[in-house]
Amino acid sequence: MLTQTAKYALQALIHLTQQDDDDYHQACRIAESIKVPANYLGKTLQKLARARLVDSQKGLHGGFRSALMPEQVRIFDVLKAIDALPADIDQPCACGQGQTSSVCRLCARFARINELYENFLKETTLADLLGLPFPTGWQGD
Amino acid sequence: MLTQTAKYALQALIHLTQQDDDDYHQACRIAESIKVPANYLGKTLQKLARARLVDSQKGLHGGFRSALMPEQVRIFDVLKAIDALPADIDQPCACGQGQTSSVCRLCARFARINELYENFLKETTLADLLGLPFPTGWQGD
DNA sequence: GAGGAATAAGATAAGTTTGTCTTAATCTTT
DNA sequence: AAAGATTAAGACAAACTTATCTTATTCCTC
Repeated sequence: MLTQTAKYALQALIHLTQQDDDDYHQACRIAESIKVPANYLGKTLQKLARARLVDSQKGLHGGFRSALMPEQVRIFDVLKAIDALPADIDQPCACGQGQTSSVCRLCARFARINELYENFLKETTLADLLGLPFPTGWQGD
Repeated sequence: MLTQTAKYALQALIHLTQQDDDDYHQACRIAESIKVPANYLGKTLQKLARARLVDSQKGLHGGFRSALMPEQVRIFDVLKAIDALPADIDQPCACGQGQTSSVCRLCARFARINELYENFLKETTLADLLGLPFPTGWQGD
């Protein structure tokens, strides 16, 4: 269900969320911690930075840090940021025949499970993945 | 959720199931009907034949025909036959870290939706996709 | 048994995803 | 302002999926 890149991104975000300091963390150190290819993770973190899911900082003591509260980051947003949303999500017809789900028997049947999956992606946040309590003083949004 | 090849395979099977004769149908004709690449569909049909989901017949008046009742063919079996089962299905851990779902926070959360998807693949048959009534005289299995 | 018609099978190619490497740009520290 | 450290960016490469093409192989018909 998840591409390799999506798994890297989610794991990196989980790792960053678990850091309780506000420091920037080097891409290669993060990669080492979660055991994924360092250079490739760098590119993935860039995409997350462009989507404002993480802050990036060049230069000495630079790196990446999470930009948002974990309960603000939906899995859906992460996948969107790295262009890894399943093609069937938000598409008229999964079978590629240019039909709509209501017309295509195949897609009509798949629509229900697709909807379940999309809801899962939109309702689950990094905080859910972590099982973290809300930070002290956090009021929700 | 479905690979391109999986969509081709399902559509071809649906097409074959809809033929009410017992004749063999040429791969290129089927491809034409469902508008997919002819040569590639041929290879996909071969895989389905190896898995005994369709019968194949060489020579004049040869081709492919469905080998089973539509309610005997689970989507799961089709995907398995063409090697298109999502990697996460039946895997210990979706994140590729060699952990198990119970240990990995990411996978623990994905386990539920993965299970829903797998059940869908195992419970849905070609007959469901077609909405066909059971054939006359059919008693179930 | 010969010829025609179709699949079977394998080589090849194109496209996408994943991964690596090198160079440029930028920031901090001194 | 210079030096060092680090991300940013793009070229490049490997692997996998998708697609095409060519050549067997097999079967039916005559």
